[in-house]
Amino acid sequence: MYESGKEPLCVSSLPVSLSSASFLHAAKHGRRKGIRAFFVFRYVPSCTGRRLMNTVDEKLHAIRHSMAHVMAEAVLKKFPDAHIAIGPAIQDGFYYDFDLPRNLTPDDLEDITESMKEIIKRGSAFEKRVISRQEAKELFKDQKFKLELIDELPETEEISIYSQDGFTDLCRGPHVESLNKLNLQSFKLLSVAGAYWRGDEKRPMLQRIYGTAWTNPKDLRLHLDHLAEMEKRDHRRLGKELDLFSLHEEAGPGLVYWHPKGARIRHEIEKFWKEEHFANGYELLNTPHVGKSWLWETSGHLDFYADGMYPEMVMDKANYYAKPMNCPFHIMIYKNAKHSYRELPFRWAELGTVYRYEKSGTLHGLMRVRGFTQDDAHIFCTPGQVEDEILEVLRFSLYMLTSFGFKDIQAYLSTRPEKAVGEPAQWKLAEASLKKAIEAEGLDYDIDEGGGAFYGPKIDLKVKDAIGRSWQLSTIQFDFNEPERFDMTFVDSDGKEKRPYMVHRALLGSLERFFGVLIEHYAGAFPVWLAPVQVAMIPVAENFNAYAKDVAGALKKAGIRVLVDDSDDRMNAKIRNAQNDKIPYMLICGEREQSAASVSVRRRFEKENETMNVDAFVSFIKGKIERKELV
RNA sequence: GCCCUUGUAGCUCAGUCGGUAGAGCACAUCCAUGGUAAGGAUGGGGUCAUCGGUUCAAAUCCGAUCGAGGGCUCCA
Repeated sequence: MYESGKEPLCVSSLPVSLSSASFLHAAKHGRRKGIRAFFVFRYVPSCTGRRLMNTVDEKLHAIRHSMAHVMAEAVLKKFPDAHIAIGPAIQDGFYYDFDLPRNLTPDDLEDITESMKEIIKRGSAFEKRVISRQEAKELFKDQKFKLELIDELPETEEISIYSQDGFTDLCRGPHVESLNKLNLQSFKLLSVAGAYWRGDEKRPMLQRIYGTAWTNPKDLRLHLDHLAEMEKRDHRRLGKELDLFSLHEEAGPGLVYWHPKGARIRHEIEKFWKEEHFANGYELLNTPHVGKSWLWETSGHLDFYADGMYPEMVMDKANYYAKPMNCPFHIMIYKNAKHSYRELPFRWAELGTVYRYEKSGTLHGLMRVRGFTQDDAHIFCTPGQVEDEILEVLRFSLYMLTSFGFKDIQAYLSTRPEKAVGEPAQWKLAEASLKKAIEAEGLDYDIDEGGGAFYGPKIDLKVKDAIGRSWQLSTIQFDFNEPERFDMTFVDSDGKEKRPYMVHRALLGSLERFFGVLIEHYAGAFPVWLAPVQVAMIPVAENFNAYAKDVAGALKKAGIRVLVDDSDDRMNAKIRNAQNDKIPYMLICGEREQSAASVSVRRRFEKENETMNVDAFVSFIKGKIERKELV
């Protein structure tokens, strides 16, 4: 199985169609650093950028691009010898890359900000001028990066420059008409980071300053609040605070340790996952974690994916590899016997733990790790079964995602690239079935023409979380490569051996990453069915500890996860602790409750409480769990 | 991998000009027995990431290593 959004082949080799450029960008960057790419669609629900470009966006774009120029002017003022590179408007802001004599510090950003404000106050116009190539080269003779850009501009391209306040930049525009259009109070420089010239690691490393800019201070405020909210929800922070998981540098970066509370959540996820798979006609497999090189030579991984694999282990003169994917193992099971068309389809699923070498700089909490468990499955079927199988898989994916509280789902269909294995007719059937399934489910979707992997077309599903960020979770991918390489066959009704269709699919992606997404989606306050502790018993004083334990016993008997806070904290402190642990229900008990065999129910994040008798509470919470409600 | 930033108690962080460490939370013990977001006292806990260098003296200055964080062409 190829992990969501992570084909082993280099994505940059894929042809990019205009309509899908931003999507591909997201995919490409998702590969580099876990989460960032998934913010790309933040403010453009169920649609990619271009289509939504309206006047507001264009205006913002011009403001941000102009801000970048102003920043470049300010930087040049501070460092007259600086070489300036490029400074585009981006999602939510802008950046500019510089080659500077020394490294920038946060103090420099303040300086530059002040300097920018002065420049803006002067209110000069943005003036565009079209010049000849010769003039341009003369004008930028001291700016090596600009010269390089000029040299690369096609002959037919008009060369334009924009000037404001004495600063001139090679630029295609457009810009705001004058600095008066920029608001002093609605921009902020955010960070400085390294970036290669033209993103090429063989070229010089430049310093990039990121900033954000808006039309008015209120929007800036909203954006900064949003950033703060993201920080509050950061799964690495919450994972620590709630004692869910850890990573240990001394034991190996990128390898996840699930603590009791985290593992409890994982258990609930797995339990649900397994039950639903059985209910949906799947069988479960368990396969080894390592395999001899023969397996990976046959699958082709050692040819095209060796860089992503852990190095070999030598034993009995054979090379073994930790598995980066589960598919070859599932194929071994398939090939263990001869199969008739009557047996198909096979739907074989495994929570398969795989290991991949990810560059150290790309590791990121749970989102980007070196060992993870895929909720993998492979479907082997006849050509006639493809359509139903795909429809079924997509329906199942949506069911799973919505069960975890993701209601806003978008689909992305990627079709045949120029270089591809498999017969065109196969591709056609596969693509048609994917498209049909998406339409049958009434999903919003985008097509990335030619954006599929070389081995087959696919559907990726992205969900939006509680604060509007997109995360790619599910993927459904045809594979025309491996059945060929492993010479998989089935005997058809005409007695002839034929190639089965093979579909990889992951619904949640990887359990680690999915857990990270869940943490951020719920901000650590899991719905009651997933919460590691569902109920905290809070006796108001030591005298009522025994009653609290009685009630807890009854709850445990009903299968509810409950703890009794019999510490010598005061009740207020116990409430606070339970609240901070984001436990869905607090049951406070004292004299009143004890004498009435009841509990005072306080819901997480709510002040009001209601009194119920114990039996009533049990059926109440069981209903919540059954319906997968928040609290 | 590369660039920048960074690594002090379980966690969050102070630590001035180099003079062998401090707070809050957490933890332990004791007092207090409390009605819907922190009761009080006392105490234990650190080879200042690791290795090396400079110095009479290094958490502090320098170098290397290992982590972690922010980034690494949304085309001038």
